Amino acid sequence: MNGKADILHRLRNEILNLELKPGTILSETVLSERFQLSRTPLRDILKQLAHEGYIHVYPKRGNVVSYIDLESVEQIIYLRSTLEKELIKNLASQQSPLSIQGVMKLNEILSRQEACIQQEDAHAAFLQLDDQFHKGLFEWAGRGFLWELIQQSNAHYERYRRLHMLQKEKLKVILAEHRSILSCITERRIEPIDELVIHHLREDIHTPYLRENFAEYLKT
Amino acid sequence: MNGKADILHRLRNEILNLELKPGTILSETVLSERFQLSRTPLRDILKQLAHEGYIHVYPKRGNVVSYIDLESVEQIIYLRSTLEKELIKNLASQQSPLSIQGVMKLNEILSRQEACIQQEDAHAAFLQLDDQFHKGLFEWAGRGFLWELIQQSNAHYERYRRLHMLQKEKLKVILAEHRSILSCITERRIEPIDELVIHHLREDIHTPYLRENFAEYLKT
DNA sequence: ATTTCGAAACTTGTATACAAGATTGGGTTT
DNA sequence: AAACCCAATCTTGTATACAAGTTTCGAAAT
Repeated sequence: MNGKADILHRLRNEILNLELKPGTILSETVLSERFQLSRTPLRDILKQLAHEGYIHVYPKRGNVVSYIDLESVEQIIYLRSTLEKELIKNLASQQSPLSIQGVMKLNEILSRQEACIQQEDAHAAFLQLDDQFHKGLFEWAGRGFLWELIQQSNAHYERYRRLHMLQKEKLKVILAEHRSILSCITERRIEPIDELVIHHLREDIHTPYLRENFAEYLKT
Repeated sequence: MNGKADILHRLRNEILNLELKPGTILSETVLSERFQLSRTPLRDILKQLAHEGYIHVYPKRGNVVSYIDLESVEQIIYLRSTLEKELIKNLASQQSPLSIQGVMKLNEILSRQEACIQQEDAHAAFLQLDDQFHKGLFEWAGRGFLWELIQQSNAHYERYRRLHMLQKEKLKVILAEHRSILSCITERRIEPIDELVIHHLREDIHTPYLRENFAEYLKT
């Protein structure tokens, strides 16, 4: 099946992978030939991608894969760190006993991240598990709705993160911080949470790593 | 001019006003006759409204004005209260001196809210100024981006708020709280902010006012 | 009276022709 | 050689015909 949803996912992934690099022109007619679909439904798909920030539409001129906007990345990181430190504190200070399933589910994810670190070439899998961990926290706190809301504006942050995480030594740090966060919840320690979450999400936004190595993908 | 943007705004407003009540069917053909525009661009508009939560699309069956989803309202209120208490604390604890313009702009808004309370029939104006005040806080803290992001998911919260604020005695309380928030910032008092913001945004979500008086507009 | 069936009349979804703005490139003018 | 202009050819935007589900409603069968 070559349904609209599949094509949308496919284009989204190609942009996230950088198979479609920032600046690439996405012409409706070219895409309609590629996917054997007429322009009308393809326009719907492009509208959606534009709404999520994956492409930029120049009226009557064309559609271009958007350049990574570090300003947007910083705003999303602020949003996420603010929200996550709040909801993690909510979990840790919750009166009723914590659900065993919640803890086990997150521990399972962390084990699989551990396994990824051993393997070569498990970067993509590690990042996917990273998302699952954070999504799990949102859902555990009853805030899955807000996770989904943030995902709708993730085109810049997600590409930033993938490039940023190419620095391999970071993976171990991330995993360790995940363990710390989870232990804060289970052991009801509120006090370290703010610093922990801020360090986990905000630490590296200021490093010049991206500007030095991937300037051609960045919005000027 | 009957551009697409105008029609979008118009439909959005009619839904927010409850001129178009939850459950109303929005047929593409009917709308295309009303606005003298063909179905293709109208579909774009409906897609946008659907994305923002104003309408619900039943595939191959039709488009219906969405019922107010109190769950979505609660989630947005949690998001806003969490974010706003953080960014207001950021403003209040900022090292550099506060910009005079920022303070004056917000004070001007509060004066106009004061004026609205005197008049009859200035409900709509009061609510608009309420938005301007909160938007002003976001922008002052350098977070206008996040304000706009939240606005994209405001279909339920905005209708909730308009109905909720019909309780007239609330307006004075709101204005007083706005003044308190602003004074916390200018006088650098961090400590009361959390409670103040939570009270301001979350206080009334639990009251049964809407369920009793406007059950026919609510999602079941 | 009740159920069942099916055609007609709806709905949105897709393909395609045409409109109209934007760009490009070559030939003319200066 | 440089500037200009206009036509050809891109692009997206719009209108419309047609496809394909869904519902409705009445007639026929039980």
